[in-house]
Amino acid sequence: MKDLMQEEKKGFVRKTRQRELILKTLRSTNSHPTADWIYERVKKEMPNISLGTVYRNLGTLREMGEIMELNYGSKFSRFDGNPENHYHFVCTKCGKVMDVEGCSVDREVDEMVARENNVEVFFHRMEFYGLCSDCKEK
Amino acid sequence: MKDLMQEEKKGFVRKTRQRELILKTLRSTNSHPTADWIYERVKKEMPNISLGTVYRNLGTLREMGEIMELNYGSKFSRFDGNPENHYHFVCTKCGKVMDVEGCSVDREVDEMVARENNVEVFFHRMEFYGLCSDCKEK
DNA sequence: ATGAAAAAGATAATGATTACTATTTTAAAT
DNA sequence: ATTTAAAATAGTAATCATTATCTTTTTCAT
Repeated sequence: MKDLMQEEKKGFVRKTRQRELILKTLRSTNSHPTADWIYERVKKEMPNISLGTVYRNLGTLREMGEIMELNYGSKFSRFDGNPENHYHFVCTKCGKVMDVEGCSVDREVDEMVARENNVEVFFHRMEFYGLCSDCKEK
Repeated sequence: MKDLMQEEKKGFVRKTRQRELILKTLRSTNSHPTADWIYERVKKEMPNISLGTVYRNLGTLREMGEIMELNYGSKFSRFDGNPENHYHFVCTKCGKVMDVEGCSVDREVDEMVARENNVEVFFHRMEFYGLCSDCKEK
């Protein structure tokens, strides 16, 4: 019987070795890597994996809420294995992306924005731009 | 004499009809348009303008601090004719980008982040994600 | 007005991401 | 354990926003 299950998003997500390796790899770094970086890394352990598979699974993992996709500067996406919402710092010189410490997410800001702009707010993001510790030395 | 002027960025920026029209067009809307939207709009007044010229000038205007380039969702850039730093709301359903009212930029947050993370902060950005007034009706 | 530098216009190239397709794998039902 | 249909993979081609290239035109200081 075509029942309730059919109401789900798009069928059903199966567990695969590829996706598990991709997630493990992304979770093992805090460098906010690109899809290509992950591909190169994962290929060492699973040489036949396809770049398309990496992209497809990063998309799936994002939809599952397991990871975040970041778009600073438009050229290409970066991925963050930490799905909890947190802020980022982007170095305008070397392009490095880091997690920001010591800045708490203020949930009531969302409510204020929702009220003032007649919208519904799910979450917000915040990025700080400047020179990272390495680049500001020079 | 090759003098101080040579120290400048990249020579010297000349005034062109094309760039002025592009800036005027961008300043005349608050819809945060894409490069292609601007191109189509500008073409009505200057039919021979090239898409490359639009991109080149949007880049120049950004470097001049006259406009902002926004990258939410990675697919393509949007441009904002308001160069003063302000926050944005992105509708996760229809993709519309709006300015956020009633949320003041807290400059001391930058200082805190700089202190806690040993970086230099020039500015920050903030984006709220959710449903716009149109989309939340349905 | 003149000339060198800068920008435009037209078009090709780039490159990250997505789409396509035949084959393989997963996992539920037998 | 075997079967089977759906889902995912590998490999490759296609997409498309953005850049680069190159020749001609325009700008602007002299």
